[in-house]
Amino acid sequence: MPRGDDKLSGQTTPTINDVAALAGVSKKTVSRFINKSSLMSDATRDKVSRAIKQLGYVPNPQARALALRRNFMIAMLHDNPNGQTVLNFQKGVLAAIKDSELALAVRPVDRTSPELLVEIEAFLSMQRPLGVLILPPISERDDIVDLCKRLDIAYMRIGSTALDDPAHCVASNDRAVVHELTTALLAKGHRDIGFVRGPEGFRSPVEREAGFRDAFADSGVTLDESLIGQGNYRFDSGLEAGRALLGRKNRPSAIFASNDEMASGVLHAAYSFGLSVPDDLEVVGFDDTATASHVWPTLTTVHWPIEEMGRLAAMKLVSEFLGGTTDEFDLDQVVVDSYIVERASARLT
Amino acid sequence: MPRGDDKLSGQTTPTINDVAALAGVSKKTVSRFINKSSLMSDATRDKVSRAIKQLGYVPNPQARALALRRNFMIAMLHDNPNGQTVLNFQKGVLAAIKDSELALAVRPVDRTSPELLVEIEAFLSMQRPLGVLILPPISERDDIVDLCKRLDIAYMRIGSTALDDPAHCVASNDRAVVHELTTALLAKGHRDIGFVRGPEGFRSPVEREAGFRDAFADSGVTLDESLIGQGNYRFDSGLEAGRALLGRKNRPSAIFASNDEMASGVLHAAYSFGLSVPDDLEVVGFDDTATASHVWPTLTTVHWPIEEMGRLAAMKLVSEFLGGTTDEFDLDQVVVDSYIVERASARLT
DNA sequence: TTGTAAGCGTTATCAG
DNA sequence: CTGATAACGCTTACAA
Repeated sequence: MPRGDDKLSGQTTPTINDVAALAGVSKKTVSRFINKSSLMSDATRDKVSRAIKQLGYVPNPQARALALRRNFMIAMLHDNPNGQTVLNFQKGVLAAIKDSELALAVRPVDRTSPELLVEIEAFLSMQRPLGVLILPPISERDDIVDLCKRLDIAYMRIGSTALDDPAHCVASNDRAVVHELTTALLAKGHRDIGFVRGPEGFRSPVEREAGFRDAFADSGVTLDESLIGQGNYRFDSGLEAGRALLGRKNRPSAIFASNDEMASGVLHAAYSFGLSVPDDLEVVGFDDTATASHVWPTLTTVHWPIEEMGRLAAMKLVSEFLGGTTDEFDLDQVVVDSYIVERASARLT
Repeated sequence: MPRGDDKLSGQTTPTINDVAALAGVSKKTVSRFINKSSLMSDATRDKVSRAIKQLGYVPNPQARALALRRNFMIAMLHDNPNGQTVLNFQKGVLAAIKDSELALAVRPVDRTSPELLVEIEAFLSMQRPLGVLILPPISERDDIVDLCKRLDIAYMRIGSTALDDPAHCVASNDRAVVHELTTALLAKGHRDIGFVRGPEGFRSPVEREAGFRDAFADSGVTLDESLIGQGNYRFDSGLEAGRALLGRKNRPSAIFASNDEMASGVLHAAYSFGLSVPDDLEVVGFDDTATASHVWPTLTTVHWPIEEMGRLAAMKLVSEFLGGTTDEFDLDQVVVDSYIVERASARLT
């Protein structure tokens, strides 16, 4: 019983040998067809193609993996506190590889672990994925990227700004869109706008804050530094920063929280002060996760195109392995635009 | 250059042959050690173990996959509209396989697609995972399970009630805990309690509604059928059902929404009627997703132990491949208990 | 343009 | 209990 016989039906899964025999060519020729080699006569190509169709042959990824020293999967590496973000990104990636033979392996890591690099190396050299998608914030770490290079594994870094050359990153334009939203608040007449910053040590909080400051500078309005509070992207930190800002004598008339979860905390802070949103206070967030439309009032926020970024990143990463279908999109595209979503917590018009 | 030489360092990744040579045994013996065969003398076992440690040898999963016709990964099959649920489950699974050599492949499917089974078969026979974790609601489908059996792939069904024999399922006790929570509302004096049902055609909504009805029956209170509204587990349906219930002449004094997202919709409905929660209306949900603590007021709900279920399911699924570490938990455990989480939207004491 | 032979790194068979 | 030998299904030299 040499090959993968099907227990119940007695059918045998066709292998490259069966195809070769039926087409009357060598297995190497079939292999060439599978790998889309250009060195084939149209006649043979046709014969092989017909035989494959007739047998319903599907190349065995495990065998290819062994021969090619490369598994037919892509990996998602992340240490992201926000589940919704990871999930939305994952959705985009899966959409991109839906019709391919690729699998998606998800690998959460702990960025605070001293074993981080060792663990990632173990994972990568074990699974040997075709490529790795690295999510923020660990996408900012050069040591992880160096590891990928050393292991000769393709990688794609995701970030709030371009973190690498166009072949290796996908980014959103956080700074520009925060600038836009802040400018809209200023144009409405707000002068005392609070800002809740994200965690220190990462890039996206820096970008978002920079956009906020840019808007003040460009509008010629002086920014009151004491209205900038520190958060860490979690709900509780938004609640706390919101309480601090709203407890001041001259409380702000609007608060920009640099993500939705903190914005949701700010809403709770407003309630605890008996303030009505948006009448007494306008609140805006960033991300447009499910939270944004489930809080009361619904949150005016920035749609962070994380799903679309996942799709683009996966496309770029695997394009070389899927030759052909790459025409639909631009391999050099790096930035996926964010946009403002106006809901109830702040009216912009 | 026969083997996997490391480009930069010139080091060579050790293979089973290197181990065999160093230990002075045949590769088959090393293979026996790797596969934890009991047919080995302690002396050889020791020699091999030492050689492996010395070389830092790690078996190549691709080669094993080819020989064993089985990939070293487990797959998660789902068509779940709730991202948070999928993600929490995933967290549990990853915790279970964290220290193993296994990868987790995520596979969302479309249960409404006529190609569903074909697609799943293509995926499974391609990737040949060690096992499949099937999430609700598709875990209820026997055709998918039959497919797994035919392909000889281990499976584990997740559900709101035991869907299979103990070796093949993990379940929560939705009916019992809804009974408990409803009883608590009745004990507080509520008589007109609205209920927002989940989508038709699935098991968990049936279980949750049954628990609700049980409580009325056991408490000897007559249930007003017109207070039972239909939802579909989405926010909007909760909003709509909530509006319908609250627009009645004799509006309910409490509403049990069968998941948090719909409960959140009910809260919005209450606001739109100018009702204050929990003073004018008490609201409870089910799931205890992040939403529950981010809405205002925070939601009294049932903690659905989806993460723990993921952990248990993965443990049970892979226990046979990871011999040894299985002592810590009970392989026959099926039910993971849910429990009530009291927050602000309903006070139970 | 095509085919032959020799791997890829592991496990199964079956004899010792 | 151990080991030679032949798979597993595909790809990469290297010829032809």
